[in-house]
Order: sequence, then structure tokens, then C-alpha cells
Amino acid sequence: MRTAPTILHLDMDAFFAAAEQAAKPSLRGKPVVVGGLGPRGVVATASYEARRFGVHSAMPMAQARRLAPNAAYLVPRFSLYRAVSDQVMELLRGLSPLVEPLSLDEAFVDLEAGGSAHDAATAREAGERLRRDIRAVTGLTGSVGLAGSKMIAKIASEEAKPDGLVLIEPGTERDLLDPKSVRILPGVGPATGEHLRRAGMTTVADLAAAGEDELVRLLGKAHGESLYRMALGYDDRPVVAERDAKSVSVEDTFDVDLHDRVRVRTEVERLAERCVRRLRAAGRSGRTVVLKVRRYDFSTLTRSETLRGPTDDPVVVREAAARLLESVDTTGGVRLLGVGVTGLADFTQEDLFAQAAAERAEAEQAEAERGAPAGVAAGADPAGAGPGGAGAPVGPEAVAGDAVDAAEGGRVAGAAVGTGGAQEPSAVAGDGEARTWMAGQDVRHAEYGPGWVQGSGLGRVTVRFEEPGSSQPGRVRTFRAGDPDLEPSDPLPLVPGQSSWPASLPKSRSEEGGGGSASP
DNA sequence: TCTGGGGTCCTAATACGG
DNA sequence: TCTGCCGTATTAGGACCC
Repeated sequence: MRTAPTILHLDMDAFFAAAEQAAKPSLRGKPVVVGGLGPRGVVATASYEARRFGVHSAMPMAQARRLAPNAAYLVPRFSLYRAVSDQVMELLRGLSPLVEPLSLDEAFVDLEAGGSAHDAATAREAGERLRRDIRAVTGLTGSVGLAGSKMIAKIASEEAKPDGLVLIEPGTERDLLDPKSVRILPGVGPATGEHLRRAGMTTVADLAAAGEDELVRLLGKAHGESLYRMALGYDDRPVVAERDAKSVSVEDTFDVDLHDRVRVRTEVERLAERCVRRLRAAGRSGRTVVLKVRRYDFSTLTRSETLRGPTDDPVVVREAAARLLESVDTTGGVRLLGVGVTGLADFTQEDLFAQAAAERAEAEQAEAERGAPAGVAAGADPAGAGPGGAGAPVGPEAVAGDAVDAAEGGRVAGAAVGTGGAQEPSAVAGDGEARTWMAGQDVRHAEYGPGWVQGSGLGRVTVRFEEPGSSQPGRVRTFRAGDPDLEPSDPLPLVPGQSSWPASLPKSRSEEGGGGSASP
């Protein structure tokens, strides 16, 4: 808590959707929905135009389509959002070295630590200048909250949306908080909100009036105490620049529940490989392997195993995940599988070789001691099998809607090496063969230049030829899906001629980017 | 056509060494 | 030797966030 409103919270407005609209002139002013396009997809971001139809994030895509049948439905392109996000974060770091990113589109900045503001007037000035700079560099709008604490700054930026700035003078926090729903406080979600409602508390003022003891009785010590402080507007959490990740995980929801035990096992192995690839890319290793299974009825269970030391060996993680799967009942069907690693450490290569060897030796010894034939589980699957051995390729079926797999269809093509799925390379095949085109993906045509996929199916792909700088909607043309003149391309800067735009987007990051919904 | 993916943090039960 | 207690890990689950 400080006496000057020098903590800034920036929240980009409808970020994914706004970036798509900036990239695709024909979508400006129209409802745009970004999210998973598979049968089990959900909305990641809806443009303000789409929100008017009642579409909002986390809504099942099917419901969104019913509400706004004429909106543009696009798969997320994380490479684009990351590039824009990098530009924005760079501007924030110009204000202060103390920048705490919360996600691609949100961050706290400690203006005081950066010397860019010391009172309300200078803070407001810095905030307005930031908003102008963001618009100039990215073409997008962001909302800014300024306050003496993180919590209030975040609530202020929410108040400022869209495209505004709100400054809360320290000392006036409770005027802002008191009438609001308990749900605006961080940590109060659907469950806690309902809990509080049943206890007769719906506003923040109700919480403050109830007192700390009552909240602790209701919600437990940690949650109750922190909630009481928040309700009074007390929050002295500092802005923290760098925070190391504490876990790495990957998961896939399947378009149709998996029933085949063998298939479940191959999927777990694929996920383990993907997880390790991410772990290694981050230069980390982990000690605890976690398996996550969501069953047909949406019940979720996790199983974990802690190793004797951290590892980044794919064999070790895969085998641990497979062991964990043995203890899970999957009859009835599996909706989602996930593999994660926690207890992260920075790794050293030597340790890991030793670790893997020790791990295997120990396992074999254990088997031997039990009198079981050595290495039934371990030996059955030689290390060489690799990702290629995993699972039937996901068949991109033109019929049931395109967007079968990972978010970044287009760019993934350029990075097929890094992405375990056997299906992606199909997009990179140069000729005749049918390719997977994802709604929204960037392409370039040898004759017509840059454009984006408007739709695909039945061996055809429809492309609109326009780019961020175009002043009006571009022409639409349809090609054979296998047209050799058409190829995936990287996103262009939203504001032409930006020197801060990554010249070549980092291919190695392709592993992230959710939406991965694998066809059975 | 119900309900993504990648995280963090908290709690409670249980195990274990002393 | 048995029992109680304490602190620490491990494991599982759940709430929450974007």
C-alpha cells in the first residue's frame, strides 16, 4: 500500500480478437470469436461486437455459434499474440524495470520503482502516454488502472474498459469496493461466491462488516484472512518482475472419448514426450511426474510419482506416466489426458544421464527382488520408439469441420519437427496432397500475395487476400486444398513497418499454444 | 453438442522419522 | 516397548486465474 497511485495495471482490450481484427481488415467492426473450433472447443476471446450477442470467454463454442451464427470463428494464433505482447511488454519496461506479466495481454508495472511517476498527476500522464504508444506501435487499445495496490489497480483497469484509464486515489478504495459484488475480489470464484452468498454476503461491504473471524470460520484461515484484508482494500503484494515456472504440463481433450486402453496408453506416452520437450526447451528438469485423467463424466483425477532426483529424460517421464496410468480406472471413457512435471530444478546434463541410469537400474532391481520377470513394463517399450511410434495420426477430416488440431496450424507447418503429432507435417507437404488449412491462418499465394484462410473443407480452401495495412476488405478466392502456389506464412506486423516486430518468429516455441484437440 | 489449456495456491489425509 | 506428538514430505483434489 502506498500513498501515491503508482502501481499500473494494463489489460489489452479483447486481445486475441482485436489482434485478429487488426490483422484482417475485413473483420473490423464485425463480431469475431477466437477459440477452439473442435466439437469441445470453448471461447478464448470474443470481440466487443460478439459480446453484444452474449458471447463471452469460457463459453462452449457450440453455444457461441447458436448466439452469434454470423460471427467469424477463428482458431488462436499464439505466435501473433506473442509477438504483439512482446512489443507491449517492451513499452512497459520503458516505464520501469519492475514489470510483472500476468499473461500475454496483462501486466503490472511499478511506476515508482522506475522513476516514471511519483504522484497522481505524473502517474496519469505516464498511463496516458503508454496508451498512446501501445496504439501507435501495435494498432490495438489497452485499458489502464492506476492505484496504490495491485488489487485496486486491476479493478480500476476493469472499470476503464474498453480503451480507457481509471485512477483510484489512495484513501478512496472502499468507496470503489463497498458496493461491488464479492466476485471482483481476487480468489473469489463461483464456488466461494456461492458459499458467501449462502451466508448472506453478496457485496464487498458485507464481507467487511462480517469481520475477519467470521470469514475465517467460513473459508479457512488462509483464504479468510486474505479475503478480509482485500475487502478492506489492504493489499501490499509487491510487483515482482521474474517468477520461475513451478511446473510444466500438457494436456489434450479428445473430440470423442477414448475407450481403448491401448490408445489411452499411447496418448499418455505422446503427452509425456511433448511435456519433456517443453521442459527441455525451458532448460529445466523436474522431480514429480503427474498424470491427469478426465473421465467421460467430467470427473478428474490425478496421480503423481516423485522420483529420487530431477529428470528431463523422456524415457523416465514416459515410464512414470505409464506406471501412473496403471492405477487409474478408465472404463466408461476418457475425455482428457494430461502429463505434467513439477518440483522443477535447473538441470545439468551429467546429473541427468546418471539419474536416468540409476532410475532404470533401480527399477530393474525392484523387479528382480519381487521375483517378477525383469523389466516387463520397462523393457517392452525400447527408448528408440520415439514419438513416431505413438498413436494413429489424427486424420484431418474435411467433413466434420476443419480445425482439427493444434492452434497454430499454419506456423506449426514450419516447425513440424518440434511437434510430436504425426499429422502436422501434412501441412508442409509441397504439392498435390490435401493439406490442413485452419480458419484464420496466414498464407501467401505465389500470385496474389498475403492473405488468410477464411474457410476450408471438401478439398477446397477459401482465402481472403488482405493484410493489416489494407484500408478495405480484400478479395476472396477459392483454391484446391493442395494448390502448390498456396503456402502457410508467418503473421505480419499489425502496424506496417514496425522495427520491433520479430523478423522471424521463433519456431521452437511451437509446442505451446493450446487448443490442441486431437481427433480420435 | 456442455464445460480448453496452462498454470498457481491451498487443504487435508497419510506416511514417516525421531 | 508402546504411545503420543511434532515437523516434514508426499499425494490427491479443488478453487481460481487468464
